[in-house]
Amino acid sequence: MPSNAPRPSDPSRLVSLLWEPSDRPGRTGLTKQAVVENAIAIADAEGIGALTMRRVADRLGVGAMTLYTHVPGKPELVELMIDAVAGEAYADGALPGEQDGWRAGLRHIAERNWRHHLRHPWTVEVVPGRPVLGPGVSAKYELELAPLDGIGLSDLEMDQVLCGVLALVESTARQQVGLDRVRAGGGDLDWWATVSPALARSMSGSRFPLAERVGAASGEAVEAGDPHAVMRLSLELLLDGVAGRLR
Amino acid sequence: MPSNAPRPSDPSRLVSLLWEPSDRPGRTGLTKQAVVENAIAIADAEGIGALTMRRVADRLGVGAMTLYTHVPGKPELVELMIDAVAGEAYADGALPGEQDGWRAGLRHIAERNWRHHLRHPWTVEVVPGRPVLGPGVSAKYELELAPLDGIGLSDLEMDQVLCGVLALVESTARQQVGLDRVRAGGGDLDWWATVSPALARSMSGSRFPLAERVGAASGEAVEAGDPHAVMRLSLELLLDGVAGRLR
DNA sequence: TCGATTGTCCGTACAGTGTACGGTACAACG
DNA sequence: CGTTGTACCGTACACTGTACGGACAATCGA
Repeated sequence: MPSNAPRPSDPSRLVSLLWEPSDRPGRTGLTKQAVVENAIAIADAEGIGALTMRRVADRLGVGAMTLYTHVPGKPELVELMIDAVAGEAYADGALPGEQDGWRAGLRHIAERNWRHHLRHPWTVEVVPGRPVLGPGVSAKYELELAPLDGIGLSDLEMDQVLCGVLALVESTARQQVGLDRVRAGGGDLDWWATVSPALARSMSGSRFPLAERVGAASGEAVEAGDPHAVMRLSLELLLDGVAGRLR
Repeated sequence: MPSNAPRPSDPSRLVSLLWEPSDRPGRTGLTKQAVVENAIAIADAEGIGALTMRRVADRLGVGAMTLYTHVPGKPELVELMIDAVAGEAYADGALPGEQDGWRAGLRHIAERNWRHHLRHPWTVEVVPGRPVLGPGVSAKYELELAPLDGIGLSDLEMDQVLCGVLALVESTARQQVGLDRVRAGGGDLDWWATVSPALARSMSGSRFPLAERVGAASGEAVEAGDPHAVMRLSLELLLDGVAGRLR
């Protein structure tokens, strides 16, 4: 992005872009929706780094610059993508508010968000800015607040507990995505086998007794433990904490 | 990154790179350490997106390709950067293991990591792959395990609780960094003022009663709440949960 | 003291990026 | 049948990471 003075990116324009469903197909039948869907397909398969205006255009059989009549620019395209996939999270009808109690509701939220991040790994790659105030994100927020409503939390606490759970899931999913990526990238199934001798040679002298003992317990040797297990344990601890405050 | 087949990136080479302090200055006095330090300075000030091999080289007064005799490539440079800053986290001597009890220890860890991420915002921008097994990261891990040792947790639980706390901090810090970024970027102090009318117009019809009520409570209107507050509350809840398991 | 070798330095080149600009061509309207 | 608006897009620009090969300095063996 060589533009030294980046485009201003009008926020209210983005809001109408997010909510406007009326997207008349142009001469070639191209719609904003099609642009967003194809961008999501690329990012899902190869990560946000592979998402390129030219590649989206190629998939759609149009010139690169044509995209700019449907979408203001790449950052806005990414926000549209975020809102679009947010709408899918509870599309199958198993809503958080319908679970058996607030604990089950929050567990459901955590698992759904985990799946969501793994299905769309680029969602943990983009650094969030302002919240994306589109229909998908709004509906998701509404559904996820439901299990927390009326159990004795203030409105502020409801928001903060939900945010805490989502933060936990996002960060652990991020690690999982990174791990999947390096594993898929090269034949480093033997990563530890190749690293271990060099590490032992280098570390001789400096000693990390706790790190070695605990690292060994966590997964095979020093390799990072399962992020999903971390997420589930931390979630249960957090839920225990919530239960304590309700009593 | 136009190389369709990315460099293999030998992991054991990286390990020796991480641990080797012997970095003979070349003809121009350039060292690996200097490369890493200047890269950190750029990324600290302008984010990982502004970190460019040419910019690092310019700061050092050498040609771009010269960097490649000290560092295998950009990904490896980033890993070196991560290990280098990890070493600073407890450089002032206030160690987690010296705090008054495991709760205070974990709180100290959380606050130090929060500060760490805000000081080096790019640490929440890079997607982690394999753990960076350098001296800085290893020492940090060792220090952070200390308050959890001997309080009744298994080795695996120690690792998972620590990871959970760090995950919470990372994700909330990420949000804070994003918020800081957009606030610094443009004069959108009036972001909500400009977005609000367009949003009200767009949302007419679809109704999100919970989202509106709770969103209003969380910060000014629908704006996202304070990430640091989310982190602290969630941390306390998580610590309550840990306390429950110990009893 | 003199090659030979080794490792540091770097100019050039290539394939790729987001998007500003200006032009073309088609659909709808008067 | 103009005229107009807008969808489309070719070209250009400044920028990226790094492969390649050459130039220079220092060190070593004889």
